Amino acid sequence: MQEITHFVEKTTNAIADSYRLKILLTLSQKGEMYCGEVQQLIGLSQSTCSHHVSILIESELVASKKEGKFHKISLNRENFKKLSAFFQELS
Amino acid sequence: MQEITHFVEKTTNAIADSYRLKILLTLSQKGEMYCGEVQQLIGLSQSTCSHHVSILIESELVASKKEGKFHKISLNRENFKKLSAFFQELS
DNA sequence: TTAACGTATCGAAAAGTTTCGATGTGTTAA
DNA sequence: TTAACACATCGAAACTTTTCGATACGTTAA
Repeated sequence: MQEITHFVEKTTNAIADSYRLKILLTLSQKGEMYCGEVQQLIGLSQSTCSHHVSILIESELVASKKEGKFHKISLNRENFKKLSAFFQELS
Repeated sequence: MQEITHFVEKTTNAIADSYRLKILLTLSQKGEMYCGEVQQLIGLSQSTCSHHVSILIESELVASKKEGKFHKISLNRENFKKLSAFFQELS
């Protein structure tokens, strides 16, 4: 119980921002993105994009894989399933 | 699309706080609560509890009904269903 | 009608978040 | 080996959220 509430708190906090939600929705469509594309998408500075991406990674809603000098990110769909199930229980 | 992302942003923001999540989970178990019971539950000042409850009400995850001088709150389970469905799409 | 009670609102302090430009780190292409 | 590139980290400014005590508002019991 402790564990799931911590998970929900961390993930909802990560989702509750219009830029980060936009990143998640775009990842859902495109499957994966490089951090540079995130910058194109949300139109903020590089350091701010990096900050938003790192919040998504720390929340474990997004996974990142290093490919040389690029970092490719993608959705961790298992954790969306977990979130969906949690809210289903409340419904 | 615009509408659902606004809904998700507003609701996840409301959920992303340990006190408010505790209120939601307790409402799920008990069905309903008076605001005074919320104060007992989370152990913060009356004005702070009122603030947290009003964020939950504004997010429409919680409904409130006036009963004389009491305010009874309960979950708006339809909106949890909506949230659950949204995350299922991402999973 | 007044006192007491439950809740909301206000104003301010403290804490947390978002954003940026500058700089650091690791990788690759020349 | 160096220059250029992708991304991370730092420090600071601006903004937002959380929290409180004080006070206001609406309801009910005396």
